[in-house]
Amino acid sequence: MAQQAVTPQSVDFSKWYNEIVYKADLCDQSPVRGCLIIKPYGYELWEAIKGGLDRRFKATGHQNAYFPLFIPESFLKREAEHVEGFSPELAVVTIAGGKELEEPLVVRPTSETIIMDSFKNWIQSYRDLPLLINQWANVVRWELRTRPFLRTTEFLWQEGHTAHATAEEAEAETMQMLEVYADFAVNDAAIPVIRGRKTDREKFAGAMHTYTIEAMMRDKKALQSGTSHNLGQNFAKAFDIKFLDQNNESQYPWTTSWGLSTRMVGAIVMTHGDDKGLRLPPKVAPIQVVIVPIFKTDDERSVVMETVDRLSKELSNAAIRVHVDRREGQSPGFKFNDWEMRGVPVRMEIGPKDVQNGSAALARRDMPGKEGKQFVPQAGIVAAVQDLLVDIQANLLKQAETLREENIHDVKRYDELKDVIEKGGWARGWWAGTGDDEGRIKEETGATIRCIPFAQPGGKGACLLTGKESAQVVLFAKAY
RNA sequence: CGGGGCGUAGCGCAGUCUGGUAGCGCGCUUCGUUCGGGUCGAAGAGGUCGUGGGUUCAAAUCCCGCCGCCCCGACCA
Repeated sequence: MAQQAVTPQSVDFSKWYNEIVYKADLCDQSPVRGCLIIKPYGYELWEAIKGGLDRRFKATGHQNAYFPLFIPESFLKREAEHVEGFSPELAVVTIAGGKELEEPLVVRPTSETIIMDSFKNWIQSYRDLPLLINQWANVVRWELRTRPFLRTTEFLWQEGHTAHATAEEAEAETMQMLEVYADFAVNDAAIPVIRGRKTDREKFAGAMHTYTIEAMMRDKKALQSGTSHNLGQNFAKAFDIKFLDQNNESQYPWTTSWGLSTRMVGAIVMTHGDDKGLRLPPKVAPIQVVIVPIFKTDDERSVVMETVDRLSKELSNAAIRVHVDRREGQSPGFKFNDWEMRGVPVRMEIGPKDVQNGSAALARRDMPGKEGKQFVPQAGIVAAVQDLLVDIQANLLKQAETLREENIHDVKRYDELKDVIEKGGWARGWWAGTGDDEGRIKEETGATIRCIPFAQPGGKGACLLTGKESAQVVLFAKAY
């Protein structure tokens, strides 16, 4: 159960994060190095994320399927860049059933290869395209340094895999799914994101292009929150997937893949959380309204609970996720703090005075103390709560947008970039450097190019590092 | 993989230097009290001191090995 104070963000953000994920009851430490136990409250948050995404995937014509956890080692090796990118972090099964396996099995770090192997069988004709598949799964990447939700050895995600008849269609799919992620992030998770393309240095192993949504956490570091890859014909060729087009000519299809993981839970925590705990956007909050009953005597208890039960039912009938805190050992004050730690957007207090006055106290998590507390009539409680939830959702997004706008700075020269990065912020500037130049900047400042934003100012400018004329601006930031 | 730190009750720690029958705070259980912003009190439960060996009359404590975890650096959703 949540308890006591947490290290303030201003003192040590990293420590704040590490404490809060446990205190808010999202997760537990695992006996296995680098792995994470996701507790019911944290898993409900993930389920809300899943729900929001899955609905959007279906709406854009995708179907869910499931492929094996184990992948023959040889599959990984078929695409040169892919195997090079992943081999350092693979877990490999060499013994099973008490015997050494003839061919080792890799625990999937991602499923392109095993899915392409199926696509080879499923795709014969242009009539089989586009093929639009998604899977919800766990994957394993043997990470050296891990953090709850942000980077763990095993994590949950979805991975979409599609195949198309033309390069244009594949590119459109890649962009569409990035837009789906952005729409979810902004409208459900209340996380403003910047859409853009990764540089070659940062792109997915085996991809032609990688697109990303980048979000700013409250410590001003960047978090890649979802990615979408245009794989070109790389995997189709490596797996010999071919189809006959309308002219009866054999063609390689164009494939894409896109993923979003439990890292999104960390993104929500770090985008909205404050020193009192989580602040969950209503659309993804497992509990949207918690009711804390207040009474002294048994007589008071029975009338208070009667009102509590009635209001609770009204709210849940209106599809509001409501929870009544019936615990008896704890004082109301304790419960207030406890639910604030868990980030419940709205707290309703019902006491003897409310029973008498036909009122209810509503406190909103996004505004501290008295400022966020109001008394409303019990009649019309559903509408009042609904309005409040909408307002909180919008306010969290606005606060995150404000923070981000205040901390993105345009820079013209390298020393300006260094200054911005050192103070904590994102640096945006013209760029014509090479991959090696990026590497040098990372070494010297810790910052990397997060993306080449789709939203470009237009025109041309002098590269902040080389001075060469460039037509694109990029975003530099320290990242998780 | 390199550098540093730590393994003692569910959690956080003291005890280790100087060997002598294991302690504190929080949490937990029961009872009472309190209840509109983290109530208070009483009585309880709970530990192979990470692990294997060695020294000793006696080891959480000294010696050797092993395992695990955390932090800091190079790689990553």
